[in-house]
Amino acid sequence: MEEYLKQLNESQREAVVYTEGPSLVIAGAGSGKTRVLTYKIAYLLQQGLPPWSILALTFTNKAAREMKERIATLTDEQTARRLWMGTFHSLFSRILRNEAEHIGYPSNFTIYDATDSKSLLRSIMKEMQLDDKVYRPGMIQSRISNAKNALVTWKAYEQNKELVQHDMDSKVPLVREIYKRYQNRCLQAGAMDFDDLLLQTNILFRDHPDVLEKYRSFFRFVLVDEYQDTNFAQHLIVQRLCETHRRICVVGDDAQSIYSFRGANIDNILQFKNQYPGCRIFKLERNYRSTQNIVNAANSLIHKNTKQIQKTVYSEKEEGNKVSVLASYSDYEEGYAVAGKINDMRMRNYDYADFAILYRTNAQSRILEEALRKRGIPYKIYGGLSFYQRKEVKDVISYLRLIINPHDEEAFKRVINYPARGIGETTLGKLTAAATEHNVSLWTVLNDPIGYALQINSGTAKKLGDFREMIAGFIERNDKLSAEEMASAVVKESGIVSTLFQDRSVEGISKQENLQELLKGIAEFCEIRREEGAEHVSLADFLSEVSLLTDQDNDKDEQANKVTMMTVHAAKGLEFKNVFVVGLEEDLFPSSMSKDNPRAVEEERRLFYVAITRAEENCMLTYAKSRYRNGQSAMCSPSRFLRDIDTKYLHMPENTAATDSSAASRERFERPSAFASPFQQPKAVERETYVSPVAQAVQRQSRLTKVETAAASPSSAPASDLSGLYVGAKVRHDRFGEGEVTAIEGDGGNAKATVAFTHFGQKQLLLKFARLTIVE
DNA sequence: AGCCTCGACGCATTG
DNA sequence: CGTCGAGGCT
Repeated sequence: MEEYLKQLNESQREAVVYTEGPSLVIAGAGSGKTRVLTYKIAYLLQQGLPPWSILALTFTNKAAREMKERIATLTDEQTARRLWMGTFHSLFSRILRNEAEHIGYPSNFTIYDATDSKSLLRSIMKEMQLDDKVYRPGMIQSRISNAKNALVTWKAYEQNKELVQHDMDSKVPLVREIYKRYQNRCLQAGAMDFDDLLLQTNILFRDHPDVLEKYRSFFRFVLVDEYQDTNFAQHLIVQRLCETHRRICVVGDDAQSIYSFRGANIDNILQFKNQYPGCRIFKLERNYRSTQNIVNAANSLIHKNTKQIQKTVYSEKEEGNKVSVLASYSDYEEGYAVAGKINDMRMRNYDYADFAILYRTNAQSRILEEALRKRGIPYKIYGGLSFYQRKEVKDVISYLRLIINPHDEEAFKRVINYPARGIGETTLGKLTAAATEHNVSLWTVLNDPIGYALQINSGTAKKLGDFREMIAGFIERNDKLSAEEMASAVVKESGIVSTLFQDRSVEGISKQENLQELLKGIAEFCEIRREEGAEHVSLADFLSEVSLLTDQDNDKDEQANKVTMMTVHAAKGLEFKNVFVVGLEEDLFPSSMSKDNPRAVEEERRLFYVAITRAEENCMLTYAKSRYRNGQSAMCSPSRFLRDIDTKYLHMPENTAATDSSAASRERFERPSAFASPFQQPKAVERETYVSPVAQAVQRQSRLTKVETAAASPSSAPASDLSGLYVGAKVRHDRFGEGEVTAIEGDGGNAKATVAFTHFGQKQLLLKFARLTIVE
């Protein structure tokens, strides 16, 4: 340990060895925060604390995993594994499962993701016959989420005059009723959403002092990473756990607080020293990551904010290059500029993996992607649809969820007719109605259709019975089988495999691959658990983890040599030699949502600070003078944040419009092309000529796909007498009248004919359906 | 029952 | 310009 301590600088070491009382570690960007946390934990272990008595809360699974790995190298794997280290959500869901009986939930409760809860809200609003244009699901969802993060239960909501009044004013007076029903239905289904995990933990601790006391004495030291990003619910959990022993250490950087939209409250960190009188404050101010110019530029930016803990981040690395600003005429040119710059810099001994392109919104990735592809630059995009959100994956997971908790309403609705088994909307409607009426789950109704007086014919009853049998059979076998055996039984016996494998289209193949990937993932999970000494790895074990995973947690080709593209939010905690921050324009960065709210602008500024401080050697900021938004190009002006940076750390080869609006400088951004007449929109022309080859390629590909689908699909439809159909034949259609066949593709059930109708133009018709008669 | 087209709406950011 | 949901068509 003495050896380890030597590897720390003075302030780091002080933060590590102080363990007597509460402490706050203000960790500037790149100041070795993770190092302090890991060494501190190692130090605590060495002082004799058993690993399971240390609670270390992080913000992402990834952070937890990396820290565990580092601690494992400092101590040993066994020890590292026994630490209570993970995200708030994953650790407290574990505790909630243990203590579920106290709060009226089953210990095998399902965790609804955002999609599940939105879908539940939709059905509730439908039942209440509310207009989803007035009651927008997303808006309702965020209202409920905010309430929960502030620990306002539905009962408290109902009684809160302010909230109710606010809903009246916004013309959505029934939010409280929706909230109530939503919570009721979740309980009915044995489900918690993400916010519940924190809310219910608080309820548990509030109402069961004995339980709280148990965990208080169990966790003898509590550490929290990224404390600036905690919301009220998280803050209170931590406070409850530490109130008596006050052995707590929180680490964070107020300058990097960027999650207020999900309830994070920067005051938690700003007020920490008042919450815990006598608390020691350690400041880590030496930045080991970036060159002086980058650090200084970032400092000059963040000093424009009013609310912050005073600190002076400095770098003792070389001065380095100045932060450069690049202006482009359009968003698409911006992409090209970035791609070009990457290629240039690659000549100077950089790998692709040394670059990151950071943007404010995911929507910006597309155009950049196109530019990189055109230049043959390999890239990897983080974010977007996560693996577990894909339909084919979620369908399988829904089966698994149903096996663990058959009352899970959202899972039930997803799979009752997948693969298609003739249980349609009408039947589901009857089930739901009965369930709502008797205040029971869909599964309960399904188990006693007669008792609940379901008005269905015998055919439907049989189908429902078969489905029930299947699920019940799975449930029965689940005791004996492992997660992977169960999963493979499910995909086979439910008919998912046979359904999916009939589809030979490109999309179909990719779905099959995803399914294989999922099964492989489950097998790996079992494998790891067994290596850790588990005898039986159950489906429940797997599910309780998977719902809290995100796509960031399974990056496969991490070591592949590719440019990284992600949002600034996603980049927090990472570092790259060279960083491009793109789209530095008003209404984009800072976002248009924040412009009227000074607090929000400050948060955007912190976000920009995070972006800049990801860079080790070179940081390049770009903006475009026009950008496609909502389908049309709009002019934009450079971000105010560019002016916040002290110009002595900036390099502006373009003598940019950010500071100079003279005609001479403006001219430079004007397109110098032959098209550029003041009367036309040069960009549009350019766009068209440029985009079309790509568009053509895409079209070509999708055409191919379609043909392939048609040709390769096995046919089950009986061959009709349309076998006599030929190109050039004259045909008649009930609705479109007469026409001439110009093409036929595919055969059997998927055969398609293109017919040029005399009055209706060209149509593609699926022969299976279109009742064509040959005229001659 | 499933596919496709049309129209509305929105651009945050995440566990 | 996307995507996503609703509704229409076969």
